[in-house]
Amino acid sequence: MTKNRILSAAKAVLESAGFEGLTIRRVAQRAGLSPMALYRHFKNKDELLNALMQDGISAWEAIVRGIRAQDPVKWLEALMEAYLDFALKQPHRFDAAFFLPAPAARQFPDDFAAGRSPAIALVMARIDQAKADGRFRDEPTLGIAVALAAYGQGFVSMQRARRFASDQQFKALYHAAQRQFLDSLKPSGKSE
Amino acid sequence: MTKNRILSAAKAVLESAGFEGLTIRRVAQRAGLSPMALYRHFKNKDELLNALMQDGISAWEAIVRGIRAQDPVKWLEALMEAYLDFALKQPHRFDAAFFLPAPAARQFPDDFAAGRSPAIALVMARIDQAKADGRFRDEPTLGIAVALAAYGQGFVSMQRARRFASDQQFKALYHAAQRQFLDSLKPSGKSE
DNA sequence: TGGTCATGCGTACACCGTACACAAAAGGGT
DNA sequence: ACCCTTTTGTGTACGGTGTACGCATGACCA
Repeated sequence: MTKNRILSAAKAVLESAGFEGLTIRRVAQRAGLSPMALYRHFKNKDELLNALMQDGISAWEAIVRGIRAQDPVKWLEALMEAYLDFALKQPHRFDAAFFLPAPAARQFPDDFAAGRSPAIALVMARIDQAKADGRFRDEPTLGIAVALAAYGQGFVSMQRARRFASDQQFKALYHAAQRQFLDSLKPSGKSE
Repeated sequence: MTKNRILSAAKAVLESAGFEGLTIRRVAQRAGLSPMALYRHFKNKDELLNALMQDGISAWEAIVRGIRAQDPVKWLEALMEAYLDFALKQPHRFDAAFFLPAPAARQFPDDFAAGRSPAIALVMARIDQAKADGRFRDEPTLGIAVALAAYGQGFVSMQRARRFASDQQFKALYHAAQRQFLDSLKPSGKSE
């Protein structure tokens, strides 16, 4: 389908030129179409961006599904590592997934609580598991999941805004916060 | 100075039209100048945005300096409340302060650790105080400060990306995370 | 064959940031 | 008072953007 060709072209342009360089004309050329042809398949640029967001989210969900760790806490550690990796290795795709305004649905807490976001559902399942195993305190699962998401998004947002002197500093502080966060979920006074 | 008049015009345009509507032509008109006159005072649009960032940061620092709570933990609670308020009541100014890419300096950890950011310096002083009073565990102060910043920025970033169904949900989850975060800093097994 | 509908294209418009050349004004030294 | 230099403002123009509109082309079905 032509629509998919356009989407592939858009992904390619985004990857090579970023959001600044993502223009209708450029995408059209890459897809071998005239600029206006694109509008037969997407109502406007926002709708194209929307499709890119969906693509980014799918990519992220595939990553989350691919995490193999058995232990729930280790799984969550791997999750945060994968998140960092996604943000640094595929920055534009990451931004499409996490920073573009959602048009509808995909909103906390309802849609996520209802399992409409597979990735969050997986995360919440692991949190529940850790709680059942006595590894986490009995905080609300959704609250933990949201806090985790905010943590990650906050760090990346600060990195995007050039708030860290280097990627090394960014990673170091991210990891420190990750450790502190997961530790804080343990039952009082307990350590492994 | 004309430069200040332009800056005021830019702030007014930003407030009423957002970043989307912030154009050179519009700012110039608001300042009673021709568009090109503006370039005598700012090298380009980025430099103007930079000035807006500085303005937003100053506003935030004034807010932080205005927090009156004595108790360091209560002070930090008030800080997070003020942060939320700033983000919701002056969204564009907030975004200028926290989301625009920093051009240089103003970067973790060096510039903040060196006291080059008054707001963070104040925050770190309160964290140190809480640690000295035995109210916080002995985690690295800078790490706590960065985590706090990331937390807030993450929540606001998610709200900007329309990840919350409503401002009520946003506030509720923000407050829950805030409580959980501050609790997690207490010495093991202790509660007030 | 003819008619209908989806798809693509060329042109055009309003807007954007800003380079360039020029005009006006504002000091400053004699 | 004069001239000269530097600063400040302006008008025009260029290449870029998203996209409205009308027309051409093709596919498909009666």
